Amino acid sequence: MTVDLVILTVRQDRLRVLLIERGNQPYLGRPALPGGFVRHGETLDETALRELSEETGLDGRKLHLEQLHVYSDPDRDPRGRVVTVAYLALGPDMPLPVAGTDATAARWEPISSALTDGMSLAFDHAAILRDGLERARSQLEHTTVAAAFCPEPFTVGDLRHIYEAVWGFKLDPSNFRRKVTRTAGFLEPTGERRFPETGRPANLYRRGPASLLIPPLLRSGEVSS
Amino acid sequence: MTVDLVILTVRQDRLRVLLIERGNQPYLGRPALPGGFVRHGETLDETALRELSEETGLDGRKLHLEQLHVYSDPDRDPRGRVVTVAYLALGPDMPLPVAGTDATAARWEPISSALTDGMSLAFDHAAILRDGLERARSQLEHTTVAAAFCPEPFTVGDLRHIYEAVWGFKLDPSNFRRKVTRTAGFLEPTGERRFPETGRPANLYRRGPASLLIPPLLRSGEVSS
DNA sequence: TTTGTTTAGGTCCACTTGACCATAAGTTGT
DNA sequence: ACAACTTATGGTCAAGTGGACCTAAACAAA
Repeated sequence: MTVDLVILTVRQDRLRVLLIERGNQPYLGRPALPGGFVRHGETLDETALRELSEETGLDGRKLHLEQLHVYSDPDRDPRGRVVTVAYLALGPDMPLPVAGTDATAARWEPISSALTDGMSLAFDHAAILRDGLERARSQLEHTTVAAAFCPEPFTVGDLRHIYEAVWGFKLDPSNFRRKVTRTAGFLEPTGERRFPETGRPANLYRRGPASLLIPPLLRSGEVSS
Repeated sequence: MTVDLVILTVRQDRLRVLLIERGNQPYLGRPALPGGFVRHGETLDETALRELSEETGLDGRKLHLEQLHVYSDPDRDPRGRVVTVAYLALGPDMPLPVAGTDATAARWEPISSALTDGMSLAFDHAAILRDGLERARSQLEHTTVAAAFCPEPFTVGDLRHIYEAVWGFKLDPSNFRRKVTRTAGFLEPTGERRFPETGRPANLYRRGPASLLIPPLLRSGEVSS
C-alpha cells in the first residue's frame, strides 16, 4: 500500500506539478509523482506528510492536503498488488526541492506538458494527475483554497492569477475583485500596500477564516484570451 | 484492507442507512456498516459490488456508487492494522435485505437514530456514517444524484421528498419545481401521470442525462418545519 | 507632462431565487 | 351534485448576483 502525491503550485503564472525521476525499477528514469510505501503504524496522512518532507523537502504543514482517490487496479503495478491512495497538495511557490532517496531528480513541471502524450508518466500516474487537476479546479469554485497557493501577504491580483493559472483562462479583474472582497472571511486586509514595478499599488491581504465559498465562483463565465 | 459501505435510501419519507448486526468478533452483536475484506485480484469497486450483493442481496448496478474516504488509524480495528475504504451508495427503496454470512440481521435504520449516542456503532463506523451523510447532502446541491433515490417513473413531489428527507427540512414546492424542471437534462417527461389517493395527479418523469446541477441548488434557503 | 499599466470601484441589465399567491385537478365525504 | 380537502402547477414581485463594460486612481518610466 502506497501514497502518491499530486503537489500543485503556481510558478511564473503557470500551474505546475512536482514530478520526480524514478531512481528504481520499475519505470527506472521515467517521470512520476512522488510517493512511497505506508509504514507500520502510520496513518495515511502521516505517510503523505513524511513523503512530502523526505522526497521533496517541503513542510506539509504549510500546504493544503486532502485525500483524492484510491487506485486499486490489480495490474497497475508490475511488481504485484499495490493499492495507492492519492493525495492532493496545494501550496505557494516553494524553493526547488532536493532529490530524495528514491528519486534522482525533482522538478516543477507545467501541467500542460506533464499531461501531453509524450511525457508518459510511470504507472497510472497520468490518470491520477488528471483527477487531481480536476479536483483542484473544482475546489477553486466552492472553497477558498486558492489562497493556499499564495504566499502571505498577497493581493487580489495575485489571487486572480492563481485562478487563471489553474483554470486556464482569464477572468474579469473587476468582477473577480467584487466577488472575493464581498465574500466574508475570504480576505483579511493587512492595511499595507505593495508597490510593483508597474501599475497602481495594490492592497495586501491575509487568508481569512472562511473555507467555503457561498455562493460558489463558477467556471462558466470564462473570458476570451 | 476492507471496504465498508454507507448505503442510503429514503423509505417512508425518512433517510435510512443499511446496518447489519455483527455476527463475529470483535464487536459481536453490535450494529455496523456492511463491508468485508478485499479479495486477491479484486479492484475496490468490485469488492464494493460483491459485498453489496453478498451481505444485502442488492444489485449494485442499479445504485449510485462512489468512493467516500479512506480510514487508516492504526487503532481503528482491535484485530490489528486494517485500512478501510468507505463507499457511498445511494438507491431507491429496496426490498428488505436478507442476512448474509457475517451478519445476523440487516435493517434500514433511520439516520437520526443511527447517529444517536446510544447506538454506538462498531469500529469508527459512526464517523464514517457522518462523513457519508455530509457527502450525500453536499452531492444533492451540485449533482442530480437525488434521482437515484427514486424508482422510475417518479414525480417532482417524489424528488422533493428526497431532498427534504436527506437535508432534514422542507422546501418550497413551487420554487423546487421551477428549479428542477428548468434544469436541462435533469428530468425527462414520460407523458404519463400518477393518480394518488389524494390531490391533483402529477406528471411522471424519468432520470435525464445530466449529472451536474448548474447553477447548484443550495441548502441555504431552508424553510421552517 | 505624458504615457502605460494595474488597481479600485461604479453602472447597467439579464437572470436566479426566495416569498407568496392563485388556480387546477383529482379524491372523499355529505 | 356539491363542498371540502389535498397536492400539483404556474405566476408575480422584489432582492440579490453575475457578466459586460466603463471610469478614475495611483504609481513608474519616458
